[in-house]
Amino acid sequence: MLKYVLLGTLNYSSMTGYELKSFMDSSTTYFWHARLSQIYTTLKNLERDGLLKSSIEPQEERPDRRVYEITQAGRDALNSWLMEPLTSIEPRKETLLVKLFFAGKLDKDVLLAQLHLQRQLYLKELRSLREQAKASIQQALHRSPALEYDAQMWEATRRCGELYAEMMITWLEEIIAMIEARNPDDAPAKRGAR
Amino acid sequence: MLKYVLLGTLNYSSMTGYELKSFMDSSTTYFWHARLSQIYTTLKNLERDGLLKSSIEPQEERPDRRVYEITQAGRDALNSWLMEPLTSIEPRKETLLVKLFFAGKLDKDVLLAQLHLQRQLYLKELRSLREQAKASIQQALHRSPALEYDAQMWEATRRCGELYAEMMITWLEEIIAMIEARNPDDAPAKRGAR
DNA sequence: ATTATCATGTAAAAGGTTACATGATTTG
DNA sequence: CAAATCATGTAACCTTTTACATGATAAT
Repeated sequence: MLKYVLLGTLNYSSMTGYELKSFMDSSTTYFWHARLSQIYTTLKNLERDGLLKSSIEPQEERPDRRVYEITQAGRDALNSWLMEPLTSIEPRKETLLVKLFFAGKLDKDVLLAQLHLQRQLYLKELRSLREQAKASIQQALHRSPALEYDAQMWEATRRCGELYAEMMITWLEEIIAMIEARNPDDAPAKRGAR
Repeated sequence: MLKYVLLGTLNYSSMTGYELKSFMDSSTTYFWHARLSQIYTTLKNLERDGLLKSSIEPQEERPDRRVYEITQAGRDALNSWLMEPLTSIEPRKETLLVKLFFAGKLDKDVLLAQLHLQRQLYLKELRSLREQAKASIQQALHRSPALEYDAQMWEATRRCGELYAEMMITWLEEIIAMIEARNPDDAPAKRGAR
């Protein structure tokens, strides 16, 4: 999958591994991320398979830049992947839900603290999606007005991230309320009265 | 992470690898899944590390059952993991969004077909979460009424899956409408008039 | 002074998938 | 008669993470 993120990005313009990393960090990070080390090894494999080619731009005082460019074979591989439908939904992997599922015996306050923290983190993510992410799409479209439909797709993925964060916040508030409603008789203990 | 799903499940009752797989398929599958082969190797590693122990129940006509049981060390590892907070949000990995992000130049009808298919799949998942998943939690609680808080947590994870599926359906309908609204002048081409 | 940015990679380990190997019994 | 269920595992492979290795320049 990282393979197609790299092909798709290099289909817009040639870049180094380092630039691909920062591009991903500012755009795909809400639905796909990768470490630099993985990007470098995947680029090497894609070049070996003929989907990319690279050239060296010498530099002084810092490592030479290796700029990757997509080949025709790369464009073909990308397009045929984009055309084939996904016939199942992506299985989720949510560590938070694993914890929660087994947290029936966990201390109420320990659990609530964890849920409040997650809520804070999703609020922060939501702000970032509504501000930075939105602005950077507008900026990119402004630079290349021909990419109108592309920008529409970027906005759609941003919007999915936004709805997701909103959903998680709603859900967290729902279960925080549910857990707070447990054992109303125990509440005075919080005041240190016993 | 699979490690903690196995410890958490075996903390309810001892089971074989095969039974753990079917338990996961009927309960954690909306937020964590694994193949049998991975379950078997992970169980072996957990036993090597002293968090589980196994015993053989001989059977005729089919392979002996290897039943795993959690140890005190296993319970301790589970509890200390449950207590420690998650300090960041889970990075998502959504193949569908990767496709969409790079689909700006993709044929409108090819794209719409893919989005309609995904919508169908999420509708099916939503039905399953509202029917099977809900019923199986009620059933488990009925068998062991002492697990009231546990059942509350199971319901919370089910509910998250439900909200997620609803959100994805909303989002898919939103972008389907957006793409259908593209280029209204091209619509007559569909009738084969040109 | 420390941190961020630019810039490259390799190696080992962990996590996860796919394929292989076996085989009786039950259900549709 | 085919598929699902029960029941175990191993081996090869792919993906991803973590750690190692280097080092100048610019910003805070």
